[in-house]
Amino acid sequence: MFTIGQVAKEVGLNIGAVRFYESRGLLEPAARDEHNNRLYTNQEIKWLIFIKCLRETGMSVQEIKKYRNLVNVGTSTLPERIELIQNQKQKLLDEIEEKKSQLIHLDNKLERYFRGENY
Amino acid sequence: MFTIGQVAKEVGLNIGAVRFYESRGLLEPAARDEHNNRLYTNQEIKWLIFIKCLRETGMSVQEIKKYRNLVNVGTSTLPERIELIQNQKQKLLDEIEEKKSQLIHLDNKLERYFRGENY
DNA sequence: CTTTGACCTACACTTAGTGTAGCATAGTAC
DNA sequence: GTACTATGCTACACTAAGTGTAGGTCAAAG
Repeated sequence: MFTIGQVAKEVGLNIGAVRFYESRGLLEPAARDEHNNRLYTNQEIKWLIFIKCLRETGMSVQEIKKYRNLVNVGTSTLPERIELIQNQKQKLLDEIEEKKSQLIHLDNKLERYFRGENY
Repeated sequence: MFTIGQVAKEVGLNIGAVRFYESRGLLEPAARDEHNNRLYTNQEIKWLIFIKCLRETGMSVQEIKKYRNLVNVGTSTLPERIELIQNQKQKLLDEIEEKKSQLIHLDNKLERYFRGENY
């Protein structure tokens, strides 16, 4: 069993973030030792790494919570999980396109301002 | 002179957003009519459109405030304004790269989970 | 015996607005 | 004259995903 400090360091998260994920239901309420300090198993560390991975793709905490609930139900929910992932992928693709068009904004529209106008 | 509702509609912003920009110093405190309602000139509408444009490129309100301050100082600050814009452009480029690598996260790392592991 | 380090809870703060409550005012319909 | 609707005002609460801080507990180390 590991303390929250060890877990946070291992996973690469802020201690506060780990507690935050617990408060949002992404993690089960942690077991506690005799001093009320949180204790984590290897299993929970793995799940936390997975959460971090999903967060790094930009998936919201709420979506990850949904994902977590599906995992809890069992393998029958695999199609729905795949859908969540695919949605996230589409969201990323959309965001990339948006950023690219913002870039064109900067390259065109703003340079027009620089050449002819006041701002 | 135009009311805040007209301006918001014209520019394509929420009325609250216009007031918010004023509260953050992006806009000078608006002139008021005899009922304390805000009044805007064509000039101010143009500036607001420009603000919107910068916001659409993802520039923060704080950065736009800096930009505004530079405009107020005069044309001597053109190099600094160009620097702000270039910084913003670089930030966008970085974000696009980040999103792309998040996409690879989804395509590789997560599909590995789907094939072999539990989540 | 006291200090250091790790943990606890609860709360405030951040961004860029949006939404709401409670108010005033003006124009229109009856 | 009055009711309704639209528009505006201020001030406040709320959002996401944490981070940072205050104030407290506990054990080990010097």
